[in-house]
Amino acid sequence: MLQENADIPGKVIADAVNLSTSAVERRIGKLKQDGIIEKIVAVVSPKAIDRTLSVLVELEIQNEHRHALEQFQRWLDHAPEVQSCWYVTGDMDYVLLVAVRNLEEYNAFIERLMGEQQALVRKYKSLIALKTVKHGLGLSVLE
Amino acid sequence: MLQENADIPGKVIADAVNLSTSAVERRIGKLKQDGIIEKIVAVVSPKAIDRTLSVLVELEIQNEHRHALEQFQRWLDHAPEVQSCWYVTGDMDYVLLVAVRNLEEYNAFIERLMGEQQALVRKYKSLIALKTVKHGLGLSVLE
DNA sequence: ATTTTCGGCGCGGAAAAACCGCGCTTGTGA
DNA sequence: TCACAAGCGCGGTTTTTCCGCGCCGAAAAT
Repeated sequence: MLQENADIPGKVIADAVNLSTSAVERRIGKLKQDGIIEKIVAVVSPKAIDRTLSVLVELEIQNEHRHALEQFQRWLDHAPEVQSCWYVTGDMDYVLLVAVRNLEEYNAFIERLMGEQQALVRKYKSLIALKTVKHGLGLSVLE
Repeated sequence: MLQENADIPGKVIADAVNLSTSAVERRIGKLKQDGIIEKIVAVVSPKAIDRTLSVLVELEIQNEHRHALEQFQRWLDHAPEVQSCWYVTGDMDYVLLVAVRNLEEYNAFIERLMGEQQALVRKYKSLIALKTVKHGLGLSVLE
């Protein structure tokens, strides 16, 4: 329930699962303490702040520069457009999930990337999201 | 601040931004009401519940079955392994982000997909995440 | 140039929620 | 059979949120 909405009083959950409020609160506290619940965060609407363009970017890295990956990953970490990033198997090396306002802003991002990291990136491919069918980090907790 | 941690009292934010608690609470209330803050959610740790294997799956759809995409998307929506899904430009049609326990479970997912949606999916490519460099839905709110 | 209006502030009291100690039940292992 | 530990519900206490009030300042109206 908290993965969908963590903004409800314990009482609501308590009623839903037939437990006392204090039992629910104790359990939630334990989940946080044990690190099952990593954090509680606000999800901001991409539409509301005009970041409706999502692009998946596949990057191929110059083999000669494999040593500089740490620095590259720090760069990505500080790039505000980058929501997620994976180092993956396959023809390409990295996949980035980028959220921007429009194609112009996306282009600016790519130019910044290719400018500041030109030695590292051999080539890239843009997979523009025509539709975001599902968007989340929710994990099924069952089984 | 709330995108990083929404589990703090208004007082803390108030002190950080030099505003009264009530002003902060009013502003947060407005952000929720206006839909800027879409929701507050608990983020559960993939490690803690053993879902450490992330895979990006690229799917190519049979052109003859383009009409059944709605039904396909509903299937994805209900698949607990699928965290996110985009319909994208390029050689492939869909990209899925899948979180599972291990390769065995990933294989089970793929077999379920190819079994139940075999008419739709022409082929797929698995990009296994060797490392998740960055993981989130956070949006920079600046500018 | 003065007045009105309106949005947003801080303050403080009321309502709601979270926290915590207590005694009790239940299931487990010696 | 008994001791123990985990976990429950029940209050009371503390913390947090909610909300009405009066006030201030900027912009619009006179």
